[in-house]
Amino acid sequence: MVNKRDPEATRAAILAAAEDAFLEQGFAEASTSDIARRAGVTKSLIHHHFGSKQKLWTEVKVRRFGEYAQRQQNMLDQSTPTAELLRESLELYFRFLQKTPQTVRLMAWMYLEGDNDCGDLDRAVLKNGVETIRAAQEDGQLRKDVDPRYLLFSFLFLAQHWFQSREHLCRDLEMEGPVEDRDEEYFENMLKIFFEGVLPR
Amino acid sequence: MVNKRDPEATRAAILAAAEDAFLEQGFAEASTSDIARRAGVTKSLIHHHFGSKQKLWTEVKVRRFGEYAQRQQNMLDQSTPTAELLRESLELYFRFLQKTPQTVRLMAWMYLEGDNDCGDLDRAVLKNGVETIRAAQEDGQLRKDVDPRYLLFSFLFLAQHWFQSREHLCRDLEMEGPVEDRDEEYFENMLKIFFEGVLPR
DNA sequence: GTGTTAACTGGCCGACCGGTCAATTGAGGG
DNA sequence: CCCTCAATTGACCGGTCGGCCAGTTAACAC
Repeated sequence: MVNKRDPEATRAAILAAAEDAFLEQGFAEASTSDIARRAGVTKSLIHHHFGSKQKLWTEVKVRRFGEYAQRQQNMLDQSTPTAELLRESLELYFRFLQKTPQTVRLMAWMYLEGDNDCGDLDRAVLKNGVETIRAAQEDGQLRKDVDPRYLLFSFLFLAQHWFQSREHLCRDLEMEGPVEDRDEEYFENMLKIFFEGVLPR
Repeated sequence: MVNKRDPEATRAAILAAAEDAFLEQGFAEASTSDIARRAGVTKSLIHHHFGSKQKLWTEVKVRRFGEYAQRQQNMLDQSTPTAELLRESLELYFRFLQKTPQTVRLMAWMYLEGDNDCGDLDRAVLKNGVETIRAAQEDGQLRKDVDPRYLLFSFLFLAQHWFQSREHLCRDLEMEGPVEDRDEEYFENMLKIFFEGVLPR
């Protein structure tokens, strides 16, 4: 038998509802009343557990973004500096964004808000990534005349922005069929370009 | 001598103020009172000229996005299908986003809103771009084993997402100095990757 | 001059917002 | 058992929002 009172579960329910609402509608448009309704609790409970709407949003961001950074970390951990493992890391990253579209929305919101609450969470991961790439370059696995930082960025942008634009672009170009198929096609073509470029070899 | 009443100028003032407010704060957070204040008119005038806050936002989007599509069109018009001219088109696109960060913000808002008001505005331009690339491929200027649509996408993503993430990424990696220098560095490195790939040749 | 029309104003409305507060309730320790 | 304290509730607050409306004013056609 469960307790009639379970503050942990309540917090979790509020957080889940808040994540849904915030990522769907953004901070401004989401209302605490709506979040309370979704979570099946009263509005006052939100303030009791989290203090304010702003603190709740920060909590949501830190959690989600922390998970994102964690995934990135795992991705890099298992990647010794070879081109093949870079490919696998890229795939891991792509699949993660594919499975959790909330992540892409979160980062778009953070961009528009000029957010800096989560700035530090992925710093170490990024630096780690740069060093891995640098090692692969020195090992002759990757060309040495590109800055490893910008190489990493291109890598991230190609994966991330697809999920941000695919709906609009595929609609405009009348590319029909299930989204998953579009994802696969893009991924394959993007890999070719990223590794080998668009010029003929 | 100017008229005391100039509805055209009033409309323009409201539109300009609305664009600033909406792109800064988003649809929900921006208020009609604030827009009226910025434009130096009364709130009622906004409803008189545009009907509702929502219609005003749509008007702003259509205008901005239309200009964006126009720029894209110009970019492609002067680009006969050679690799060198593709490079110049990419630079034109990059410079345009660099000069008008509002464009990047607008597209982020549209993504988050699931916007479809502007869906058709750039359709022709996109198709045009795809055909240009296809022609370059058949001419042997670009490799033929990548889908021209996804090639175009990669092109767009690499330019666009930089302006969406550069602040966060450069802060995390402690890349200091003027933003313009970072833009140049990224642009050069990104070009290398896009054309030649990250693998050694 | 006069009438018509549209630009423009200020005041107002109901709805909803985030947040507060006093009161109630249940769980757990002594 | 009761005492304590946190979890929880619902009523309520001041403030802002988008939108409306009645009235005023300037331009213009005749």
